[in-house]
Parts: sequence; structure tokens; C-alpha cells
Amino acid sequence: MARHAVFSSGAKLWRSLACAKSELRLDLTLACGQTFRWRETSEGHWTGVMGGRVWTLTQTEDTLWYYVYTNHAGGKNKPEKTDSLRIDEEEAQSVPPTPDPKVEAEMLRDYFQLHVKLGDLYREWGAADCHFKEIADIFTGVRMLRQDPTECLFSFICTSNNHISRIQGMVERLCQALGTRLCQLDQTSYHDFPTLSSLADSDVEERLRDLGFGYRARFLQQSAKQILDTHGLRWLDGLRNVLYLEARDALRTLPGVGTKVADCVCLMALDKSEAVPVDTHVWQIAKRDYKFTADNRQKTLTEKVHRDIGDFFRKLWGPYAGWAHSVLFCSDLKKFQNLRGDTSLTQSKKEEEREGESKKVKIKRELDGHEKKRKPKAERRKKAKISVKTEEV
DNA sequence: CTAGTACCTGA
DNA sequence: CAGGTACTA
Repeated sequence: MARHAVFSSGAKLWRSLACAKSELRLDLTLACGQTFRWRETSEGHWTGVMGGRVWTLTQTEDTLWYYVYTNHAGGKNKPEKTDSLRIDEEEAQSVPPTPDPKVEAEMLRDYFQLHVKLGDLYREWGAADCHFKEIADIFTGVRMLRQDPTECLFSFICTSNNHISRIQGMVERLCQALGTRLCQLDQTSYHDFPTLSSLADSDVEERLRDLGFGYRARFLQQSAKQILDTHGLRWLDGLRNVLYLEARDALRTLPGVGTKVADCVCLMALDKSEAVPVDTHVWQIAKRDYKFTADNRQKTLTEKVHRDIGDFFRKLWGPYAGWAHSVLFCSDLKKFQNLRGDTSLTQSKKEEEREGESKKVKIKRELDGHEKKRKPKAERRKKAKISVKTEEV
């Protein structure tokens, strides 16, 4: 049976890419909640599915090492159930992985967006924001992935009212139930992310409910169906070519996709580096570390708070605000607190300040205050027929 | 535009 | 309650 590749016992089977740890930290980038598809299969080794292939990644100080698995699950590599005719046109998309070092290196460069010089950005953010500077030296190399739009969207529909560990399990079950099987390594089988048409099948809601998806099961199936019925297979990918706010509004017409999820997909899959996903957690960060106070002490995360916090961070960090946000987000995750040294002390000091609730510094924000009025979701549906030029391939 | 509430499930 | 969204007052 095939095993997970380990660098120390077969280094010559691996390929490499020059990439400093300051530009990319696999552990932080792959486990900070932007993707739910990678696992640390042995120390420092991360295994997952990307671009229809199974990879194991590891890194040394100046090098990113990768191993691509070629052995398929032989014969029965279809999803458990396929009763859709539309499958065929999609299968053309998932290229059978013929090993090609050039292609694979390029896939990685694209996935990790290595053309973006993270070190330079860190310096800029640190110069503009002293709190960021405190964090930056420890949480280096937190990089935005360029994920597949379909995978990103449907993964994040699962995140509502939910926590990371459970989301990971759900996404795994989703792929297992509806995705093409790629290979098996040790006891683990790896599946591709389901296609839109397999997600749109009418029995999907019930199947996913049985798998513990709760009310999100309906959202997943309905969103897939709505995309195929009213826009088409390539629509999501096409949103990479339109402006941030247009893509965001388009996504929000889908069931189960609100402001937060739309911003996640914009940032993580649609090349909108300025998108800042605001959840309760980010709101806490804004209040605690940036003394951000909404004008009238909002109780809930309203549309206005979303916009104000997003604008605040964009003004502070600039056009890559979404990337900077992910660094702070990562640094605040419980599972990474062990990395903090001295800063955790200043951190707990800040906690105390928050308890005290004594001094509130109002931050001035210029509000353009002109947002288009929104219709109820059901009505918006048809209108979202924004024609989008699909990407030339 | 804000506030409240239901929605699945498992800690 | 948890990294929300949809619907209603």
C-alpha cells in the first residue's frame, strides 16, 4: 500500500522551489483556517489535495519541497454516486495528473502566489501600524492562498455558526461523499473537491444532512444549483475578472452566502486582496487592539459594522489589507498561542484593558455613506445576472 | 438601518 | 456558545 512520502527517507524523489520561510510558513498558512484540506501527516509534512493532485509539502529555511503522488486509486475512482449528465463537461476540467515538474512547480507558485513579495508587504504594514509590527516578527510567512473558487465557496458556506475543527471534518466528509477519489496513502483516502454538478444533485441535501451538515446542507445544494441554472459552470471563475464589490454582491445572491462568506471567497479565491472578512473574532481584534468603537455601540455585527471595520483596515493597511488581516487573525488563534513569546504578555495586558473598558479612543473614519439599497435575497436572485467574461485558458 | 430569532450539531 | 445567514418586526 502506498505511504505518505517523507523527505528524510527519499529526498531525491522530491522537487523543490526556492522560497524562504519568511515568505511562506506552511504550518501557519495551511492551518489558519483559510483552507480545510491540508493535514500535517508527519512532522513538518503537509499533505492535501490541490488542482486535482495529491501533494505532500515540507520546507527548509530557503526551500519549499514537494512530492506529487501519481498512483491512482485504480478503476473505481468515481464519486460514490453520479446520476448527472452534466458531469462529463466538468471532467474535462480535472486534468489527469500526468507528472510534469514544470507544470507542478507553476501550480505551486500560483497556489501560494509566490510572485507577491510578502516580506515587503510586512515592512509596509509594520511601518503603518505598530501593533502589526509587534506581531510580525513571530508570525512571519502567513500568506494568502489562491484557492479554487468552487472549493473555497462551498467550504466557507460550511463555516457559519461553526468552528474550525468541525468544519474540517465536514469538508472532509463532503469530499469523501461527492468527490472523485484520487488515491489512498496509509489509511487515508484522498478525494478531489466535488464538482458543481455533483453538489447540485437533488439528493445532496438529504445526504449531507445525514453527514451532520445541519441546515447548511440545503445551502450547499441550492447554491450549486443556482449557479448552474442561472449563470453556468464558469461563472465563479469569471468573478476573478471583475471588481471586488461586484464579485462580492454577486456571491451574496447565493443562499447561505452573506457578507462574511462572500468576503472570504473574494479574498481567498477571487484575487481581491483588499477584501477584509469581518467576523465576531475580527471585530474583537478591532476593538481590543485598535480601540475601534462603532459610533453607537452596536450590539451586533451589522452591515454597517462590517463596512466600517473593512474600511478602517483598508485605510490602515492599503490594497493588501485582506492579507494583513489574515496575519492578525492567525496570531490570535488559540492553537498558535504557543508561538508567542514576550508579546503574549503585552497581549494579556491588553486583555485587562479591555475588561476595564475605561478609555475608549474614538477613531475617525470618513464614511462615504452611500450604499445601494438591498432587496430581499429572493428578489435579488434574477438580477445577479451580471455578464462576466470567462477567463481565457 | 437595527435588533431579535431560528437554524443543525457537537464541545 | 461556536469564525453566520435569512427572515421578521
